[in-house]
Amino acid sequence: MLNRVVLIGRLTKDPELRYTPSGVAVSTFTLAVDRNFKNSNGERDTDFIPCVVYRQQAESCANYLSKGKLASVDGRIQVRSFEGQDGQRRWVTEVIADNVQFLSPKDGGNSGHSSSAGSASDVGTYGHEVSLDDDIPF
Amino acid sequence: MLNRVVLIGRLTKDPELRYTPSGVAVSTFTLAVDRNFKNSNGERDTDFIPCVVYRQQAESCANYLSKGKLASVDGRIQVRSFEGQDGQRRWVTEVIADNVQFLSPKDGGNSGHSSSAGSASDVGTYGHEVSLDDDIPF
Amino acid sequence: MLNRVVLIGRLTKDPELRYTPSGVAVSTFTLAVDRNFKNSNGERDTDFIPCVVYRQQAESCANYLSKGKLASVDGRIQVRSFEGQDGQRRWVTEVIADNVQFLSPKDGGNSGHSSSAGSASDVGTYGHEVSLDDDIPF
Amino acid sequence: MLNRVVLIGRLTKDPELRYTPSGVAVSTFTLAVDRNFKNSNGERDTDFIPCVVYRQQAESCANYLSKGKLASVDGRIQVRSFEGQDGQRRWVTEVIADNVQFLSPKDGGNSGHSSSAGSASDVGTYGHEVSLDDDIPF
DNA sequence: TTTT
DNA sequence: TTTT
Repeated sequence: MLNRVVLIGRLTKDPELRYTPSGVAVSTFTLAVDRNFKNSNGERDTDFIPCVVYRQQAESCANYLSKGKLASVDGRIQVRSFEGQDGQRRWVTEVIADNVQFLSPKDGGNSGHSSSAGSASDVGTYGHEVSLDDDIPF
Repeated sequence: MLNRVVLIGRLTKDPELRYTPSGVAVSTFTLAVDRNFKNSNGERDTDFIPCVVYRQQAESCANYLSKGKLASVDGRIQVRSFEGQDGQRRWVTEVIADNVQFLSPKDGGNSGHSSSAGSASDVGTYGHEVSLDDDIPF
Repeated sequence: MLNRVVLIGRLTKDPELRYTPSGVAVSTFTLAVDRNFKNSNGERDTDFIPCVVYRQQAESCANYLSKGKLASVDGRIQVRSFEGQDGQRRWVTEVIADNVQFLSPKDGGNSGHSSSAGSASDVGTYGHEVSLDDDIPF
Repeated sequence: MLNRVVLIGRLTKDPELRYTPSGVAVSTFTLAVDRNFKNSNGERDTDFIPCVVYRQQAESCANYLSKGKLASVDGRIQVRSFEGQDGQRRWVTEVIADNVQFLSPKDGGNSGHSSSAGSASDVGTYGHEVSLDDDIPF
């Protein structure tokens, strides 16, 4: 079936980088995505959407993204259930990123020129490859 | 900013239809969306994703969708916060549909022919119009 | 950069299946996608959008899709330039599919029950893997 | 049916602004969208995708976008047929934008701070409203 | 007809 | 060159 998400927003904090027991890099961050219309009070609401990136792109995100930076995430919605501290079953919804793009110009020292945007998968060839031997929880 | 979602899945139950205090129709249902890959146990996991539709399309959904039917939802992710029964702040994530398509053939009596797919916005002209005078919570 | 397309429509003809010189399967078909609104004459226009699928999914499409069947395509827009018969440079725009879903129920003999929808990547594990050694033109 | 496109890329030239006979603003530009993987020569190909925006957003685009600027387009694929100069029927494929986002920081004089990204629909409330009385060719 |  |  089909499950596709595209977001553009700003990081609410620096990304967090962890590793799974088998050594796979996992980066998590929240995107603040402003709505394109105003609410009944004339304000523009914002959705705060948790995102998860794996492997090589996780490390690029940790290196090149930081609080306030603009990024796009192309991925899918994942709903995960977990045990709350009160023993109740609860759900988290996250966007699992296939591809992250860095949309803020790199702040090139104080000279300021050369401000191209980049990609979390620039280092490799194609960001979609999936190895099969590890403990990624999906 | 950008926030776009496209899902295809099956309804886990019949849609629920309510009305806001000012009389706007709201339909809610959950889509079961199978993942396109298998987990480490060789099974195909499923994401259960709550969806919300407003107005005319809400009524079409209530009329034409039911448990097990295949549908697509084109919309955006919305994260809403609410007070839990234990006084704790919690979050719900839903997909607010701009457009719902009915993908299961209409089961045309027992004759069985004429099985076209339909749309929640077939009744009107364009499903995107937004009236401004009411209490929709976004 | 980002380039994402999702379509749902009906095949205008049976898919065509070819092979590249190095033996990679390539399936092509056109999706008729009805617009969700009416034109100034009160008719619903249709966009006819050429789609291309590679590898294992190409063979599934050739096996399971046919004229009039409902399918979704998740992929990207590709613009290819070619020499016209009059020596002029011209452009073709196609959607290169990462994933194709079969949305028409399988017509199960004459008994008619068991009508689940399927996927062009059901055979394998994940439809995104890209081998590196061949002559796919992109 | 469903027809959704999301693109992020750079304008190859300044946008062009025209008006329909009935006075509706129409802006057109081409987005250069780099692919996320390299071709067999180790180069990153680019797709050049023509985009069309109507009404208020057309005027915002003409005011705030220019050659080389980064933008996202959320819309749908449209295939239009026309008579070639040799009398042959030919097709153009364009992306009709529902929403355009300006992703390059506004170059704020020479002081350089305050570099937020903006939207082609910032001026109004919601970029989707469709008036019904005019000659837009779709 | 192509952008960084 | 177009599908229900």
